[in-house]
Amino acid sequence: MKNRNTIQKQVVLQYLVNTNTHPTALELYKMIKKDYPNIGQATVYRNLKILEEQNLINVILTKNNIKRYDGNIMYHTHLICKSCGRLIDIEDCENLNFKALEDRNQIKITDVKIVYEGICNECK
Amino acid sequence: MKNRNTIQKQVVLQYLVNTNTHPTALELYKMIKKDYPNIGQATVYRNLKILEEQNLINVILTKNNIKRYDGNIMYHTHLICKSCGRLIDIEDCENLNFKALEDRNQIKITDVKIVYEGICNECK
DNA sequence: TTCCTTATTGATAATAGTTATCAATAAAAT
DNA sequence: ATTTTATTGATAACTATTATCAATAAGGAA
Repeated sequence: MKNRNTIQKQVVLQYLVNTNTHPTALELYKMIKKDYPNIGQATVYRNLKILEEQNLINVILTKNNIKRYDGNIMYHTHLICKSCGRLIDIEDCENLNFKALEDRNQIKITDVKIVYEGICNECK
Repeated sequence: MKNRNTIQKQVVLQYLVNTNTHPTALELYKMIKKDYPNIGQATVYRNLKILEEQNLINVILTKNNIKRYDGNIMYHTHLICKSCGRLIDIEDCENLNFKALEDRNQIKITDVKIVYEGICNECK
């Protein structure tokens, strides 16, 4: 009976998948609020947390301790632009060699987050 | 006259360089407090922020929105162990090809943070 | 050294992102 | 239709970090 399929949960996921701006929880709440005025802020935070735990969405951590969310769970990396502050998707050129890292460090790797810092194509 | 060389600033950097546990600001404050009982919590937070801006220390962002600090500014990556929760240094096998990424995405890269998630060698 | 300017400190209040609480609601099994 | 209980929405609480400000001390000038 756990993990009920509420419309709120569906909406949070749907709105996140249909944007590429990597919104914060509050930004996403405001977007949804326009179409679903009754939705609560805590509900958005709660469902983002749940969706993340279920690996249905991605989280990117930023320096000001604000989480940004990404509905695209295909592996990719991000750039934080020091000029405009936006968080932007990067087209990767190669994948990391997990196997070599695991052997060398005697660890098990299940995931990796890569965030570049620099200047985006629009600001350059 | 800006950026005065206070003993508090020296101590914060020194204590951070001399540990490999990637402490939080609060943890570092408690460590320092034992030897310097008069130091203020805000002073530690403040100097960590300044030292980071001067690229004299590194910051690693964690999922619970707590910053962890690293006195080692040589390029290296980290693993967050899902079992013990510790943040551990990784011995890298190869470097990323910044040039290829910059050309492909029409961006300028100045820095990169890589955080692996998995199981550390002690927990494995 | 001594004086002077002002950046920095330490204590505390304020801020802000996120989580916990809880009565009301609604999903889904019976 | 009824029952159970996970989830919602409103709000309070929590917590990492930053801002405020009088007191202090770093570092330059005399």
